[in-house]
Amino acid sequence: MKKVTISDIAKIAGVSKTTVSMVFNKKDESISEETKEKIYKVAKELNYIPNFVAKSLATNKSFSVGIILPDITNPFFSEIARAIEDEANFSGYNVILCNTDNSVKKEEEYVRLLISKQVDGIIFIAGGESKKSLNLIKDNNIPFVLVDRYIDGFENFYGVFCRNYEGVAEGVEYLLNSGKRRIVFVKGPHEVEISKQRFEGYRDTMNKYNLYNEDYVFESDFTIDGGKRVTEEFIKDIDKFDAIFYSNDLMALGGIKVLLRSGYNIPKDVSVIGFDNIKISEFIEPELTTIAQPIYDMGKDSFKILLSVINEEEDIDRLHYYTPKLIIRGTT
Amino acid sequence: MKKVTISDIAKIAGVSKTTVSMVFNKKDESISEETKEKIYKVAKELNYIPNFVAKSLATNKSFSVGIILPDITNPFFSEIARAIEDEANFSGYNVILCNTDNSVKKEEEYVRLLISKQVDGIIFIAGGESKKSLNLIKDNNIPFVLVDRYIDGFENFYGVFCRNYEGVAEGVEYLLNSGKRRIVFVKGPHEVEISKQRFEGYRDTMNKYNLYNEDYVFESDFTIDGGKRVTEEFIKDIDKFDAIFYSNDLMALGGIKVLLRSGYNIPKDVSVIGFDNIKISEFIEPELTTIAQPIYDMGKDSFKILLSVINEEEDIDRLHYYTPKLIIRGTT
DNA sequence: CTGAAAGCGCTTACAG
DNA sequence: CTGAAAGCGCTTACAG
Repeated sequence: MKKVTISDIAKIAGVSKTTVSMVFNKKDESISEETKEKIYKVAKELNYIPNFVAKSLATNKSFSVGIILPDITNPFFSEIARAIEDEANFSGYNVILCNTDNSVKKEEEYVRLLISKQVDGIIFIAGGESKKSLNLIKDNNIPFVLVDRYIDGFENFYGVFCRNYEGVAEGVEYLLNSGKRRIVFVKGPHEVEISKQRFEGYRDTMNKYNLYNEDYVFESDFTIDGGKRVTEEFIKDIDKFDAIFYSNDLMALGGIKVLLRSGYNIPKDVSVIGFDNIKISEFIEPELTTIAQPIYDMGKDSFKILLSVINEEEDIDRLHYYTPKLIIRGTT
Repeated sequence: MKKVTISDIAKIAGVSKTTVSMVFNKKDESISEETKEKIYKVAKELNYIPNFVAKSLATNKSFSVGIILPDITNPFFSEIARAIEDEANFSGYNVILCNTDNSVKKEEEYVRLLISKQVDGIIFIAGGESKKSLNLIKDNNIPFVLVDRYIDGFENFYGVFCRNYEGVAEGVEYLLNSGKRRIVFVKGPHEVEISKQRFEGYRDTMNKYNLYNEDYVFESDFTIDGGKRVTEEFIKDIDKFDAIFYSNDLMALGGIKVLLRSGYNIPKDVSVIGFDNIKISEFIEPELTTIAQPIYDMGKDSFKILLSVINEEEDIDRLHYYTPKLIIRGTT
């Protein structure tokens, strides 16, 4: 029951470890067909499974990457993670999953762990002001790519982002064109960069038409519950509004729930618009109008970029920006 | 910029590698305070980060586990995965994520990969008749625990399951007590063991009251889309039904969508009941009545069990069965 | 066409 | 109280 190693194969096949290793690594141009066949035969007989840990130590390559994200339970992140894992697997890489709950402390712990495990790269979806973690990664020369949320001071590293400002602006224009004037905006948590960008898209567009009113702006978490709570609050505070722009779909879901319960008709009494286009948004009734990010593609590309950095390819585009697009559905 | 190793520390601190290793591994009862302090000081100065790959090779422990599941994008699995990762992280383990899309072939590839990477254990949510993969794991002496779906021939290994039969039976009894008679049942894919169990809970309960009618039974995938498609089908085929039992929540979501679109009032015209109690089920309108599994706990326990197997503890309960419970909400 | 030897960064009996 | 040496399972210049 002992694990079979390259030495066992070498011994039985009557060759050296070097030869066996060469064969398994396809550096076998100079090795006779006969020897090769013998080695493969013995390997099969013994059910040989190579030890990647030993290989990693010898080659300094682990074929593992880490993915650091706030919470895999959030459909936006699970879709990104799925895309990353698909692409990684396709390229022979494994993915180590790390949930941070937006805690900078947890991020740092995971970074240390991932470095210890000698990952070849890290995909990082920041939960806040994650500079310390990123510096750790950088100082250890680990390739990384930022996804979705960027971090001050790391604008010039690799990243995959969405034009949040433009996305929200487009949504607001659309609402205005539909005759809405009193548009509530629910911001995400202020520690996160994208919250700011999305808010500014709203503020500037409203200002353009002299309609901006600070009293219509609220802040909450990027969760269903966050959307519920904030909506419960503001529907008793402000007397009139004809549309609500939530900074992400999850919030919008929670908000819609509260609105329906409170007797609002959507979209007759109030229009609702979200951001992300997570899958569930088209399965609720009414279907959610939203600003769609190409979530799966963003995940996929983030791994592709990481891979080019790992492979030290030249002329890699450092920053990928996606333009989200408005998808009009039942809530507006 | 070269990586700093234990040898560097030893050299600078003027001690041997052995001593340094001892100190970092807390096998330091016999080492003088002075030496210890010196070593820690040097380690800090050099920003030493240990190399777990080397450690793994030496100790034959990787502190990584693999989690094999159909699709992380499915809220049921992402919640389980989250629980596992939380618990794993708490115990100093990392989690390698593997999406199989229910493909037995992908499962086997991942198993091989995980063995190569020397994982200490595997949590396996089977996508079908996964015997070959499980035998591979078993033959390589890797601890594993089955979650949610069990596999013929592996009943006596470690596992965390739900009493599917009883759960559905409870739901059906409840529908019958509410005066429903024509209860449609939507099965999951027949390759999956839990599909059968859930169906039998329905069939036997209906039979008990002489109400079982094969024409009311359909089969589809465990997805939103599966629920949509099957519902579109049967609402034109059967003329009268007063309740629908979907084998999971995702299907129910898709079904509800179609029903609402087709003008049915839920629950007035038709009651709907699901299975799982994924988070979203209480955020739709009307809220979904469902048979709740303790998803997070199941994930958590699966890792705990795995850990006891890894640590070769004695008297581990091999099989954990959870009794799901009916949660009555708006769709009934 | 193939092999001996050193090395990757750790741990761990064993010795003193 | 501490260290020299062997070993974990691979790879890889180098030599022949």
